[in-house]
Amino acid sequence: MLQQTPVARVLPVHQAWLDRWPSPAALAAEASGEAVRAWGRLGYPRRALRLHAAAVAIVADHGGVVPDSYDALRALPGVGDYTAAAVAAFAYRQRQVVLDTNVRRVLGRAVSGVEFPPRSVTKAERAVAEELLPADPPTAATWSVAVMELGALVCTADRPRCPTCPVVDRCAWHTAGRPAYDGPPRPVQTYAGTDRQCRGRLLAVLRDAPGSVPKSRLDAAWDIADQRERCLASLVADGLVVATGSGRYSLP
DNA sequence: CACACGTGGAC
DNA sequence: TGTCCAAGTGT
Repeated sequence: MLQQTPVARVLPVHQAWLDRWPSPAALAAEASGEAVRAWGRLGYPRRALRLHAAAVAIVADHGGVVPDSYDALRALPGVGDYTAAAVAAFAYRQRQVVLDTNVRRVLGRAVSGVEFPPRSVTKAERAVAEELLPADPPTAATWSVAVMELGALVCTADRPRCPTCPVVDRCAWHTAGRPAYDGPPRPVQTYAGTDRQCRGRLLAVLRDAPGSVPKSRLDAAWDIADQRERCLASLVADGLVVATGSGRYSLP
């Protein structure tokens, strides 16, 4: 849920989710559409589908227990490099290089002296993170969560709280006078009128309906017919929507 | 490697 | 008001 979504927005959904599905087996026993519905408006609903698929895989391949090896975690749907490392480190106290946007920003500033890290993870970043990671596994795990929290709470993207930072005296960026970011501009992420917005509107209709809906309900949710049809087809292809016959649609 | 993929709060 | 973007992943 936290992949590209602010913590504050995740918290209530996360709590309700665990109340309803306290184990991978509980989630795996549900229809995937229920996961999409419970996902609500967190965004990127394919994550809900992947989380459900991960629960199914955990039951099928790991006896219902979230695996503890990086490789097994990494093989689960929706679990990439960051999430596999984070679960192995935070849940199982392993020594893993956890490189999320917070850690990258902290190391970028403290070590490299730049306000923001590169667009994508570089080998140099990974080398710096590995170099700093303590050798002892549980100590490394604590280090990882600490650096991440430092980025989330103190070394924030905007308005960093340098006066309260425990490593301000050793921060290359602060020492250099907090120079402004001068790298390439980040591409603007348009949204209004995109397929993304159209898909979101269509899925919202199905999420808020108890069962299936006639296609006329979807037609009413987006004006541009060809875009609407393309998006509906892509939602079906993604497994987020199913055609139930007689021109009706529902969550899977 | 670039791009698609949702959403809503902050300024 | 429009712009930015937040504990990334898959293709």
